[in-house]
Amino acid sequence: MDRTKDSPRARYREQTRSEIKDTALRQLAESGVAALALTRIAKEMGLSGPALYRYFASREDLLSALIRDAYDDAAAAVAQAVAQADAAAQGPRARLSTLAGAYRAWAVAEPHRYLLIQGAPVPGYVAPDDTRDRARAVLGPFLPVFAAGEPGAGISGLVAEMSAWHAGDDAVAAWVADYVPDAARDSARPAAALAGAVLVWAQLHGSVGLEAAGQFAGMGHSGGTLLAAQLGLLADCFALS
Amino acid sequence: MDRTKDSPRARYREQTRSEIKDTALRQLAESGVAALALTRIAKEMGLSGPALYRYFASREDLLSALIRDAYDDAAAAVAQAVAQADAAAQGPRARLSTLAGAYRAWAVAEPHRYLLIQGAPVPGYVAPDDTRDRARAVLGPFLPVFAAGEPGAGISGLVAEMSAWHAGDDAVAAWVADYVPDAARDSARPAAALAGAVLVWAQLHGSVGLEAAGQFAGMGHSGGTLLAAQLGLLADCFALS
DNA sequence: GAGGCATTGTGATGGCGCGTAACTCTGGTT
DNA sequence: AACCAGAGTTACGCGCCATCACAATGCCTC
Repeated sequence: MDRTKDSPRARYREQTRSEIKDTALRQLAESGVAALALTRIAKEMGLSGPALYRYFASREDLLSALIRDAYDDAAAAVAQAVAQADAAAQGPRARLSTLAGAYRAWAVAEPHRYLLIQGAPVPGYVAPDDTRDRARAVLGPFLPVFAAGEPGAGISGLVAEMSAWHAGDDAVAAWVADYVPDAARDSARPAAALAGAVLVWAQLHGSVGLEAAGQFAGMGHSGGTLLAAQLGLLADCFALS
Repeated sequence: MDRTKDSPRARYREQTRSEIKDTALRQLAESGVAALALTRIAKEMGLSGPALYRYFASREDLLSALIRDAYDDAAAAVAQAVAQADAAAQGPRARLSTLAGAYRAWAVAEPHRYLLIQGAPVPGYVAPDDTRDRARAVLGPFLPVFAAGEPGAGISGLVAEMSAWHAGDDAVAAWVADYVPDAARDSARPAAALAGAVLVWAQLHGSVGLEAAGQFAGMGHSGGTLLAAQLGLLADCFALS
């Protein structure tokens, strides 16, 4: 009973789940999330419709799995950029560019998956803790970048809110502590780091989201230039070197 | 035949179309775009399903109408903010805040409609000219704000791209000329105005989009503070007074 | 003002997708 | 070797999109 995890049954099951997700991603890329249909996935795999329900409880369940994977993938892309930045001993400003560039590159390479995680949920939607944590894993590497900066006077209102948030939410404090180990040294560090992370999140969502959604088609600029411009503003505000 | 526009028939038709759209908006607000169903609208109105097809060719067609209305509404909200800023003789910086604030206020008041116009279209999507023009009507009022500023060195790359775009796309040139009549005076003005507009578009999409999608739920900041911080960066970059 | 006809609405129909239920069969488990 | 959990199948009900053929209403023209 302990070995169920490794049993042939379990292995086969996991492989089938994976194949289903692959097929789903293909349909997603080809026709968008609206066209993703369990029935069509089954047909494409040579199965009958209801068979898929052995692996995913519902269409919603499959989408959740795809969303989780997408977050993990995005986080991996950013994490790899961190390693790259470390290797090159980049300063905060260059590091910001490297991390954000990796995020954008991932999003542009797989726009449908990006839209999946930044898309519009149903009205009464609240992100499950699970998803919230994954999102924080993506943005975490940005925290130390801004912890090294000095937020300008123009964003003092945001910094104040971040400070209160950090003080009142243990999960957030733990998140910051995880990525900025020496944050406790100076009580202003966490607020600065959070303010930067939230700002860069909004910046990224702005330029990358528009680009992934195809809104720049036929326009006279590249998403990269726009993002670079935005990051420049942000880096200046934090006086990053 | 000439008077068909004002005939009783046409009036009744237009009223029914409007009622359908109202019902659709209610469903949209309650259950999200995915749950919007012609059948349910019909039932709610006391009609039979196929009757609606006399008024909208398809579900897609209805959605397009809603999207057009939403753009027009957003544009009207910004336009009204312009009048307000004019009345108060606001300078560029305060004007930017007023316009962006109006945009955000509209989006937050009707998040489902905002998501409709900034949401993720299908992969092979290209915005119809019609929609493109309406989007430009929303952003147009921002053009003169930035035409009055001096773009900082950090965004010179973007400005250069905007300059080329302005030179190569007549529709864009006309758009700029429409909102910044004296742009022709100085050839650098259009590029600055466009760069500002694109940047503010991305900023707005970033902070307002996240807020409308409910991503800030449980987080320690308000969308207004975040937006204000972003606008501050932008205004500084353009040295707005 | 009377008939013609465009416009509006209806039920019937087909197709598709979600999700459930009852059943069969295979192969891992014991 | 026997058992049975799990994979897969067909059949089914439901809701929705969209089309068709047909009936009724009432505007518009003559």
